[in-house]
Amino acid sequence: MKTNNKYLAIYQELADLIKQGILAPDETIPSENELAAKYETSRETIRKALNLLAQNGFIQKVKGKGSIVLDVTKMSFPVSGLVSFKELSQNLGRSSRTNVEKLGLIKPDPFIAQQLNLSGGDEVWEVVRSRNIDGESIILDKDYLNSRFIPSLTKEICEDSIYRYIEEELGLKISFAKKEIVVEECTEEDYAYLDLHSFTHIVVVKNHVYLDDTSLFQYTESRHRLDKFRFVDFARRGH
Amino acid sequence: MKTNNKYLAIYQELADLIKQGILAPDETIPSENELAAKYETSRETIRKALNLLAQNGFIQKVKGKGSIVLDVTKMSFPVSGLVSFKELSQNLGRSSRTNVEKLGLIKPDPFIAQQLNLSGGDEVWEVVRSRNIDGESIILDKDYLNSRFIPSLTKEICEDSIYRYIEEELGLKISFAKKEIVVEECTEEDYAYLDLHSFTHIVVVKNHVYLDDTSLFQYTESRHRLDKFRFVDFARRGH
DNA sequence: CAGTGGTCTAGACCACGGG
DNA sequence: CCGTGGTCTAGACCACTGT
Repeated sequence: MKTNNKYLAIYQELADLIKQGILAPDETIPSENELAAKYETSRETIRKALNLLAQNGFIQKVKGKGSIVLDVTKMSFPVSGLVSFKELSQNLGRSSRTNVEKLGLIKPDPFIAQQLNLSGGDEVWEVVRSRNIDGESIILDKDYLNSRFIPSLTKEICEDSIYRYIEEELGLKISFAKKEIVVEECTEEDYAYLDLHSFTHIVVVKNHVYLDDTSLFQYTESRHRLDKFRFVDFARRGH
Repeated sequence: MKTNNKYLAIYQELADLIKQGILAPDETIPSENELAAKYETSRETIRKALNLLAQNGFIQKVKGKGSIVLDVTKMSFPVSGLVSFKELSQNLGRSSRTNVEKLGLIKPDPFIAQQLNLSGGDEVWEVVRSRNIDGESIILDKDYLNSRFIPSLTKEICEDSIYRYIEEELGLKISFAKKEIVVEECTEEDYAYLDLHSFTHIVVVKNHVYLDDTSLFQYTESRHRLDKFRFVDFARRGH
């Protein structure tokens, strides 16, 4: 990443210290004034970094006391946030393989057109991939991408990481997503591509993904076998 | 809420304008300088309010352009965040009823003791409640509360809202939670208290809930019938 | 009391977008 | 070019915690 930003660099450094256990749970990190002196910066800049740490569950700030390190070992971040399968499996180091089952430019059916807010005859990339982990196909990812933003797409890109291609090759900035998790009955497609055993239902994570300028470019369904699904999140109360 | 805070008051005011549609999706809100003038405050204070709006999915800030209002109609009411069932059902206005199936002070079994980090002979409040919505029992909430923090608990409190009691009567500050969503096989208890039809599995939302000072005071399992479960979230990429 | 984090200020410089 | 948001600063006052 770019280290133009002091507060991001400080955030990363402290986050790494916590992940490595050098700053241990229940300890307090140095005070904001001490950190400001150490990093030769202003207190507000330190506070930006600490607020990021608090948002992401690394620390808890307590008025009058200090900032306490939280136990982050349990979290190992799965489907939370906005992360591609490639990035996920890398973080976990599990042996995984991706099979591209379908890839093509299609005229979207009414459901997909609605999900992507398409009006005219815009075409859409349809990508269907199965994810094989430890020898079993347990996730089916169905992606629909607006061709206005993604002009071309190859099997190689889909086997690697579509997000990497979009961000690094096309220079687009993926910014946010509206995510929905529900359970549905398995479809013929699920039975065809996944090792479903006797399961009759499947967890579906639906994502509407937006770029920096608020344009909607992707609708995704990530379909997980019931017994292999896990979602972890850190939530703060209030505002 | 207390309106001691300028930036929180400004956040609330703008969030309300967006929820009411007075600031409509795809429009830009006034610039930071304009808002600073209007509210007679500094730009940094305005930025705090706008950053909160961005975090919570109300706006998207675009450098060089302005802050664009996002469509928030789809989002309303998540199981996201840290919200009690009472608060949730109020926001949705569905007819709902709570049945207290169990309530008592118990010696925790090893699993619960471990979830709550209990060492000695600390006792724990066990509360089991079923949630009836539109005539069907579809959610089973199992709560375990450390009696060190919650000395007493009554059926009336459990029928209303435990969180309301803890925050308003006891004056404790519920601060954050680690949340996990998985799917499990139904237990005898699920069959006993819920209208499960032919479902064999159930969505379980497990929460470890912490107070302001990072003390763990509650472990909760919220068990949802597959077809009635829905989780919505707003996620930003990166950091 | 001294030290902590929480809020707020008035100003500065930068990178970006659009006319 | 000007206006936008992004970063950073140095200082102030407050509320809260501990001793």
